Amino acid sequence: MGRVGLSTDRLVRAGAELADEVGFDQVTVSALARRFDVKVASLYSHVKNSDDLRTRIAQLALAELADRGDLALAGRAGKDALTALADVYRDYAREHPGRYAAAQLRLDPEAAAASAGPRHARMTRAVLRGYDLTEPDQTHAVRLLGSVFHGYVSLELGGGFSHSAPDTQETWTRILDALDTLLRNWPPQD
Amino acid sequence: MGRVGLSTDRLVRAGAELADEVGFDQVTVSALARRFDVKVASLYSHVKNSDDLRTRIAQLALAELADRGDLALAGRAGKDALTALADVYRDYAREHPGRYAAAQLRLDPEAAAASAGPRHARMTRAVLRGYDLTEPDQTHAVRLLGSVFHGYVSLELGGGFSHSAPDTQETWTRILDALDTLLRNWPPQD
DNA sequence: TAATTTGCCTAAAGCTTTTAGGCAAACGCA
DNA sequence: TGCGTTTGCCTAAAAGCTTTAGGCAAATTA
Repeated sequence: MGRVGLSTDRLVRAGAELADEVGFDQVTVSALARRFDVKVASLYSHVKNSDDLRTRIAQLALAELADRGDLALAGRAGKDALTALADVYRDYAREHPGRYAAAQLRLDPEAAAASAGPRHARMTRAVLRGYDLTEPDQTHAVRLLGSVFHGYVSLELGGGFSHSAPDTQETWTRILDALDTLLRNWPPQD
Repeated sequence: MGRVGLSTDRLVRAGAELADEVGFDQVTVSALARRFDVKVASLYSHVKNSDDLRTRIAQLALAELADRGDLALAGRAGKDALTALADVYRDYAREHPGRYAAAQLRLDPEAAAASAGPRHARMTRAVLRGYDLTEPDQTHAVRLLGSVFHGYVSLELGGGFSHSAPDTQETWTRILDALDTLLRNWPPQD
């Protein structure tokens, strides 16, 4: 019974893959041990507990998403940047549904601070530099974009838009058009 | 050891309360049995299994939400209807976070059909009657509203907007203003 | 009141989580 | 190269959740 070469990193990456295959809430220390053909207790040297494992997967997903966002935003501005960032979220969720679900995990303050969460807020603000908004409207707009991206992606992923009619790609395009229009003509207070 | 008077209905309602208190994913057959001071196995006469219990809680939440929506929409149109429906979702989520989480549960086709899901789609379409949209734009708009409502509420609930600055009520108001403006000036294709 | 249904029980098996303690492989250094 | 230390995976065990099977007594019905 030689050593398999476990490490926190390998466990977290395997956990992320597992999440994509069977769903984030089916990610369990036991299932992960099975996947490495190792006894369950062995994982507890690398991961504090089940919660720690899930938190780390969430942080991995947030970081991967932020990396993709940075790449997508490089050299883009205005509507181009808006759709690029929006597509990052949507594509990531479709490619990695389990990881995307993980990214939604409510993190406690320390874990949140150590995560890529703040990078996401910065990316959205970067998109808004292409529009003419000042505080506090900029913050309102950051929240609106976050809501639409997250809301659309999670409804689409959950099958909320199933009975096709117009396909979801067309809706997505039209929604981004609409957001662009809205941001260029943000209604004044009152 | 007399009878406690369990029934599927009482279990589901108690499960919904439990969800609001400890979170939907902490709702367990065991916890529910404890709450009724009854042995776990006793619940299995009233509920098929853990999944069945959760599905029923989800259906309860969807129905309650739809009931509130119907009340809120009665006699309202246009922006008035828009904000009334939006507030239904937001208020419900704040009053009943566990039930709101339950309402997000992915239901299998039969359970979904038996749920109040379709009523929600109808309510959103009813709001849009106050605006001048024809198909397929109306469907795009239904999806946009669903995304914003769900996205905003779940981000706010999850603490995604924590570091205040402008408070979330103000953002919510401004977002609804913005949506109203957008729906009255829906950008044409291309 | 007798017969039937129903409600909650005990028992038991299987799975997940988590801790404690042990042995041997790998590593680090003289 | 050999020795000591660290590290990785193990066995063992306790505790909690899920689910099924079968039993007895209370409630319902005739």
